[in-house]
Amino acid sequence: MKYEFTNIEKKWQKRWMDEKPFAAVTGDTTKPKFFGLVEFPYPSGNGLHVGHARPYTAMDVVARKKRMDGYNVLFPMGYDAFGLPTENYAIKNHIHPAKVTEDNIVNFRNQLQMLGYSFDWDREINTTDPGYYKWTQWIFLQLYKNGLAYKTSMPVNWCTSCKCVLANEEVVDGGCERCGSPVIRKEKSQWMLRITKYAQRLINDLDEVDFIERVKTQQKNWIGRSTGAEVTFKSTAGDDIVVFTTRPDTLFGATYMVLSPEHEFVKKWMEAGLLKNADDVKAYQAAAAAKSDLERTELNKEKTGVCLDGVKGINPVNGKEIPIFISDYVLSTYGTGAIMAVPAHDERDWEFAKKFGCEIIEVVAGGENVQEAAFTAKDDTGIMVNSEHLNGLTVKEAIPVITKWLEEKGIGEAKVNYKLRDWVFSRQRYWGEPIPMIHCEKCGWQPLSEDQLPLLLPEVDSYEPTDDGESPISKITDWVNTTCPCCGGAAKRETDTMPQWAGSSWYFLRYMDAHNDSALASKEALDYWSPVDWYNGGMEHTTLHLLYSRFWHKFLYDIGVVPTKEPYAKRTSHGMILGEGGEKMSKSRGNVINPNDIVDEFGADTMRTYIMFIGDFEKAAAWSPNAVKGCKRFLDRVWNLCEKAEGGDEYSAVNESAIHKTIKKVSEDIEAMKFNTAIAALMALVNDFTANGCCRGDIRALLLMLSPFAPHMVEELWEMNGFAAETGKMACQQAWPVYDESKTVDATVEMAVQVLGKLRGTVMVPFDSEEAAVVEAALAVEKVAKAIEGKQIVKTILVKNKLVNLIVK
RNA sequence: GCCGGUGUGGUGGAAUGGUAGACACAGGAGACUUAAAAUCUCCAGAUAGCAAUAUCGUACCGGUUCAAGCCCGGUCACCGGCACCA
Repeated sequence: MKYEFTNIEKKWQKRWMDEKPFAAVTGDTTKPKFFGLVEFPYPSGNGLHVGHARPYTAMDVVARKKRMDGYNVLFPMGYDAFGLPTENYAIKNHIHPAKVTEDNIVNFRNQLQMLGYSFDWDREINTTDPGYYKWTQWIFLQLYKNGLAYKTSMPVNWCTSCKCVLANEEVVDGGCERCGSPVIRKEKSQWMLRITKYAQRLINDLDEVDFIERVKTQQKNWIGRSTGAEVTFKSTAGDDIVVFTTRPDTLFGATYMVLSPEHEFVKKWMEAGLLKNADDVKAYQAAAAAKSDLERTELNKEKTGVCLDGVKGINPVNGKEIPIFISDYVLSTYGTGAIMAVPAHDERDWEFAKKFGCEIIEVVAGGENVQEAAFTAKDDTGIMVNSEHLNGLTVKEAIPVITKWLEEKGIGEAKVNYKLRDWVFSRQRYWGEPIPMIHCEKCGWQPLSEDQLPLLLPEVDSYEPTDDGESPISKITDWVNTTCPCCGGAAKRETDTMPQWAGSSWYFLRYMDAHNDSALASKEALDYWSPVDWYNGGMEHTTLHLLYSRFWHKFLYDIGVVPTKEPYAKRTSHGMILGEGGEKMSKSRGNVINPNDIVDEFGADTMRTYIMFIGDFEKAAAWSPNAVKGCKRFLDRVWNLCEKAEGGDEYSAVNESAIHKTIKKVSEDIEAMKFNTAIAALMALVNDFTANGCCRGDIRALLLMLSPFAPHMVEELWEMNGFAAETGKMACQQAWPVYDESKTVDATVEMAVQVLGKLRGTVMVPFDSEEAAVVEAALAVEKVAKAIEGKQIVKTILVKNKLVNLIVK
């Protein structure tokens, strides 16, 4: 019989749908649970990409193996369907985004099913479903009620093309993450989430989870913790200027101060008429404000600034009057928006001081002449000088001393700062969750009563974003106008919607109990399934989705909704699939591989096997059409081999050892995400079977090990060979084969023989041979004998069953 | 600049400090075939040699070790992240 993959795949996909062997059972205490999670897709009009197939296939392989290992497995799928591309498509084609979403989901679902993933389809979710976003809105209300959501006017990142604000995380190289258009600053009133309150816990709890190291580092860097001190400098205007510094030890070298152009005191002093060069200052402020983020970073080569004429700062450690500048190299959003400048020991300050002729005083000795270059060493290499009571100490020693001194004098205190900023949570777009808040002139912002949830998105005629930066919903006056939940008077609804990251910040919880109307998930389901045991996804989500969802989860933990501090016990990440030449796949390059084409030509099992075989799962890999053929060839060989399997339900003697070794290798490799070598081991086993012949028992083991990778073909062969009839179950419902360690070793082993570390030959010896026996055998090898001719063996080194190294003189 | 990561045949890639190149792809030779495709068998790092074999080989320089692709120090290149964060 021929291997007709198309019919076979359809047949088994239908049986899986009908018989539901992959259903997860909440509360099953007879088995350990395993929750394997992959990032749900944004259902774009382009359909599923091979980039999706890699992580999905990988976790499917893991999930299938875990079921065979006896776990109660939750492996779900859904759609993260709110977002701009759908909305833009809707605008362009005059179709309701909900309709676009629905069509795209149908397409995605078909593609996912076509690849034979073992999802529990009864738990499918969709973030745009009111039954789902009801709970997204509910979480927002809890955040609000707990003081973690607030509305404030602030300069925000504004995408000039999307006409929408962006979170800091969504700005890439000064442009919009999605469309690349320039991002400018715009003063707008926005809903914010206080993620900064969780900064320290988001760092600390990384120690408790099994995340790959680069994810941890990247999150830590993003949160950007730095320790130092806040120090108060008096000014001649009478105001106390607080600065943050990581180097309080260099305080005696602070020869000027710099404020950000937006600093409140600049405005204040200007209004008080204290600044003699007010026009210059104003001009500088205006110029800084007009710069986009992109320009501000591009222009960072040359420092600019204006010295305030009329106000001076006073260095609290020596009482010296020092000049105050404004410059845009000081950011209003970090620290206190003001710095003390120590040009002798900071590159930026040094550069600025040189340009503006400020005094440079060395306070840490050990570098070159500080008039020539800043000396920035922060360790024991520098010794304090010109610093009164700090003199003679190393930098490391001086920091705690000066910090304590500042605290005693009441002019400063130890302080920790983070680069992380609060999460800008509103978007002026249509296709998102409405923010369930009502504004009343009398009562201010009021949360919508929870029994009013979900607050449905109203129907609008046009989804076009407005030029004034308001959401399209703002034009629906009969939706906007409502009554105040507090006083009952006339009030208006919030018209901004939530960012795309909202729905994905808690979706894994919904899988645990996808149809619950009275809670985001039942306590029973949450207790049983939490946490996610293994979450695999892209590195690009490390500082966005992954951080946001950890934040929400910690909050839900704090209010007693979820049972664990951290949502994900383990996080891994896959490499990108590149086009044929190793370039990124893109429409413009014309190198995009459509999974449908591969499935049509070679079958889903080949697609799955190839995408797992393509290379190291964690690294980027280039697509190769020829290598796909190789995997098809492999499956064909398995088919031909298994079709004619006969006799012997035990392992055949000739293959037994190889089978045990392969079970061990494949089992370990799947757990370690080394899918490529797992498949290589299966290929090698098939090569052995081809050479040695094989019996039914041999085939049985092969099929079980291959089943996570090529499930359709395996089910068909399982049935053809009568295993299904014998067990009454499909291959995917069988127990994973076990290996016997003692049978993974051979009676005789080949050992390498080295002379002075150089390979001179090999010998076959009984397993676990002693040194003397190995050496004797080694000496019988002609090349070895030649290599030691005329010399004496002074030492031998034996690595059991591996090699012997003869040291000669 | 800072933080991660990577560098191995013609190609994708294997190698708990222990026989470098598993497993594939592409290539070559052969078998089957009227022929092609498919399939099967064999060869295959480089250099020299008819060959046995020898020498050299994991980006580069050095070190540790009986033994280094792997560990240590330095250099270069590429990829990813962050970036005037005081």
